Amino acid sequence: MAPRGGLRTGAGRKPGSNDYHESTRAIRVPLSLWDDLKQYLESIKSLRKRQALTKDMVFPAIAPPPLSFPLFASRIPAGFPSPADDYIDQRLDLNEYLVEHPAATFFVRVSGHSMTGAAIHDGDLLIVDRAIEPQHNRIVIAAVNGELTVKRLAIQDGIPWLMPENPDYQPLKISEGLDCVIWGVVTQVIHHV
Amino acid sequence: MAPRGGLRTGAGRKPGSNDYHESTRAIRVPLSLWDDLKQYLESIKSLRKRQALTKDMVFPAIAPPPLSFPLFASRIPAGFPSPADDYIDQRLDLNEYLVEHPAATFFVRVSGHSMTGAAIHDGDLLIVDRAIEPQHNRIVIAAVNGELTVKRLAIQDGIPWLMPENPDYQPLKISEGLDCVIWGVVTQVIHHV
DNA sequence: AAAAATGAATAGCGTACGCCATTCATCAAA
DNA sequence: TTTGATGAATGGCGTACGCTATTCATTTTT
Repeated sequence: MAPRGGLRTGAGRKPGSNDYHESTRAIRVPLSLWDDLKQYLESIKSLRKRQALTKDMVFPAIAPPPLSFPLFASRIPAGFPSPADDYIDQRLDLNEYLVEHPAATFFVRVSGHSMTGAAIHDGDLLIVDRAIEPQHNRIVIAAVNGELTVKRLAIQDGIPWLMPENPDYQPLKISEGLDCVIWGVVTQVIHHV
Repeated sequence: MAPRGGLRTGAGRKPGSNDYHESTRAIRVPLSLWDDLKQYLESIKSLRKRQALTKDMVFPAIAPPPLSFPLFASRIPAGFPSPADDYIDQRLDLNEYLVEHPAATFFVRVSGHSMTGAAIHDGDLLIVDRAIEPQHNRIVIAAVNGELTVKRLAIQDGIPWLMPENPDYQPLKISEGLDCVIWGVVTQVIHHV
C-alpha cells in the first residue's frame, strides 16, 4: 500500500487538552490523603471541564497593599462640628483587614438564594479561607458532585450536614458515597449595593 | 568467599518507614496545584516526622480531618489556552476592586437594624463613596442631628426622604430645619461571618 | 562473647515507559 | 470536490522500573 501522510507540523494532542485544561505531573501522596486528594482533583476536573469555574470565580488575591482609607466610627459624639476632628481617623487596608491567610484565600461569587438567611445573597462576593478548619456551624464552600455550593456546616451525632439558610431549600446529609469536598470556610461576605 | 546470610524472614524495610509513617502512592496533579500540594505534603511530612514514636506507640494514627482539604490553586498559569477568557488570571486587590474613588472613600461600621431589608446588618462595614452623587434610591450615609445613619434616599415630589428597610422603623422626611447632611453613597457592604 | 561486616529481603521514591487519546496533513475513494 | 481513511506526531495517564534506603539473620572479626 502506498505510504500515507508525511510531515505533520502542529499535529498531535494539544497541551492542556485534558479535563484540567492544563498539564499534569505525578507526585507521591500518603495513602491516607489519597482518597481525599483524588476526590478533590475530580471535583476540580469536573468544574473546569464544564467551565463552571469561570467568571464566577476570581483567583485568588492579594496584591501589594499600598492603599488605605479612613475609617469612621459609626457613632459620632453629639454636636460634632465638622467631619474633621472627632471621628476616629483610622486608616484601613482592605486586603489586610479582610484576608487573614493570603496564600490560602480565594474568592467565590454567589449564585442562588439558599443562604439568604445568613446575609448571603445572589451575586455577593465571598472571601474564602482554606486555612481555617471547617467546624460545626461555620459557613463553608463545598463541591458536591462537582458543583460549588455555599452552606452552613452542621455536625449532628458525628454526621456532617450542609444546611441552607432558606426554608425553600433542603439540608443535605454528607453520607458515604456522596461526592462532597469542602474547599474552605467563608469569612466575609461582600455585598454590592 | 563463602556465602553469607540465608533466608531472612522479616528482613527488609518496614512499611511506613518513610517520613509520613505510612505508604504512598503516585497521583497526577495539574501543574497549578503542584507547588501548593508539594508544600502541603512537606508540611505534613515534617509534622509527622517530629512525632517521636516509641515502640509502644500505636502505628500510625494519622487520618487528617476528613472534611477538610486545605488546598486550592493559588493561581492559574499565565498563557492559559483557548477558553481562557473564562479564567481570570489576575490577582485581586480588594482596595482596587472595592473602591472606585480612593480619595473620596471612607468606612462606616453599622449599628442598628434599620436596613436589614437591604442586606445591611448590625456590625457590617460599609464602604462609602463621597464622589458619587446621592440620587433617588441610592443607599446613603447621612448625619442627622449629628448622628450618623444609613438609609435609602428617596425623592418624592422633589422632597427627599430617608427610608429604612425594616418595617419596625419609620421613614424620615428631610424638611427645612432638619439638621441633615448626606456624607456619601454606600457602594459595598462587608459582612463578617 | 560482643561487635562489625556481609548480603538477602523489601519498602520508598521519582520518573520514564507503554499505551491510549487527540490532532492534523495527506491520499484514496466516492 | 468532498469525504473518509491512514498514519505521523504528540500530550495525557497510570504504573512499573531502576534506584536507594532500611532492616535483619548469619558469618566473620576482634
